[in-house]
Amino acid sequence: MTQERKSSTERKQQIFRFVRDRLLAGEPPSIREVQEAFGFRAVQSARDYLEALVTDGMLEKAQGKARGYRLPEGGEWPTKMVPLLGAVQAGQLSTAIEDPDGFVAVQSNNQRNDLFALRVRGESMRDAAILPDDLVIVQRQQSANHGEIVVALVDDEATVKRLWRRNGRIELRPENSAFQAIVPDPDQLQILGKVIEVRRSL
Amino acid sequence: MTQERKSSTERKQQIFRFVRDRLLAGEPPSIREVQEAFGFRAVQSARDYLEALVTDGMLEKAQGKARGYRLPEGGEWPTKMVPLLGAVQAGQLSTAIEDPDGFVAVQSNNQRNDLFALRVRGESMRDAAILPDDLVIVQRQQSANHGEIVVALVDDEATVKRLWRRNGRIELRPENSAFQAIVPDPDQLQILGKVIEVRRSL
DNA sequence: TGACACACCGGACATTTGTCTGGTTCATTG
DNA sequence: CAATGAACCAGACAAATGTCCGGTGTGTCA
Repeated sequence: MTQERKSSTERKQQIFRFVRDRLLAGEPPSIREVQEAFGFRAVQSARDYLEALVTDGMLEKAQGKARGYRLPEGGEWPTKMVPLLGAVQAGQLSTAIEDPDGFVAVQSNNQRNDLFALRVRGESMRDAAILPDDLVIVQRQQSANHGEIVVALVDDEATVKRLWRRNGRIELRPENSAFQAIVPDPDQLQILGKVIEVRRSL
Repeated sequence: MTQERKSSTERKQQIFRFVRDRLLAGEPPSIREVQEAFGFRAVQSARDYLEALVTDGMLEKAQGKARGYRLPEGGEWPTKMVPLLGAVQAGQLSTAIEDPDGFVAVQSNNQRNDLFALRVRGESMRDAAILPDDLVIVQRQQSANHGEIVVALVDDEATVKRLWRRNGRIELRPENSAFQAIVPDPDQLQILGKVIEVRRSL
């Protein structure tokens, strides 16, 4: 009694999807788990497929280690978890990041560990399609270019505005005619970072 | 010669963060990897900390299995990868999901495997703060309630609109005064799902 | 029809990893 | 100071997992 014989390429796809889904769920499978999932009577059968997938470049593996199969980087899954901050106050950013309110999954080509997420308060960016309770993903940086949307510290509280350079000064512009632009003292202005993504749950 | 003695709670935090970051990166650490990362001379030292974290409820573990430590579910990390679809045509949804254009990390309390992502085309939902090239996360379902934003199949192409019930008929309303509402034949209307999240990269 | 490739099986062995039992060092405290 | 507890160490064993070698059945094709 032996396992139903199937075309290699078809089952290869199935196995790839199985491993992929496990990896995306953060639970790398062992070879024997793949074996069991597909009803193989021999470990080697599963292993053959996995090695074939590695040869094809659809998987990578860490030699010798247990549960060592991985999705190749580069592909497009540099997914990392990013801390969701509640209130941020002056100078507290680093410590706020150590003990976040939660985590948000973000895909970014950004290498360093300088992303965080923040919940938007207020209507001041409505016309830029950013609403209250939206989540913004922010890349930490001290400065930003004209026209970029930034998170800045105003009156000891983090706010989202569009940065505008005019006459050598920096303005923080809301995107809502009911609000006024903020023109902070240059040496008072503290930029926490640049908004690289906006999210809204419905 | 022995490892520097440190207060338990402080190191416990450090170890938790180490494990957490590894898990969030999809690479569950083995006990010995924790040991090495913290310079313990004995496996047991690392194990003690990990078990303590489990007792504290900060970690969970799969008994017996290799690399079995996990972040507790309930916390808030039901993160799953969701297929990003390109063009969807009538009846092709299931097959389109099998071979997606990519994957998007989504956090949702949704159990089933019925989420997908779609890129928004056109300006018709601008006033709902949904812009062209935004990404919408969609929960598959055949119907929806009055006022919900849905993805529906119109002229064999997927579009995002707000669903409106009026006089026993269903309208698909754009959220932009430059566009007209669509009033499809009831038996022609095909709803693919409900939009549960909107994302925009800047 | 015999050589060959393919898909799969079976079992053994090696390494990694989890588990356990007890010991050492050092600060605290009654 | 003895007792105690905390933090850590040492080494062994066992289970999970990765690796390897050869074998079986079935279809293809020269």
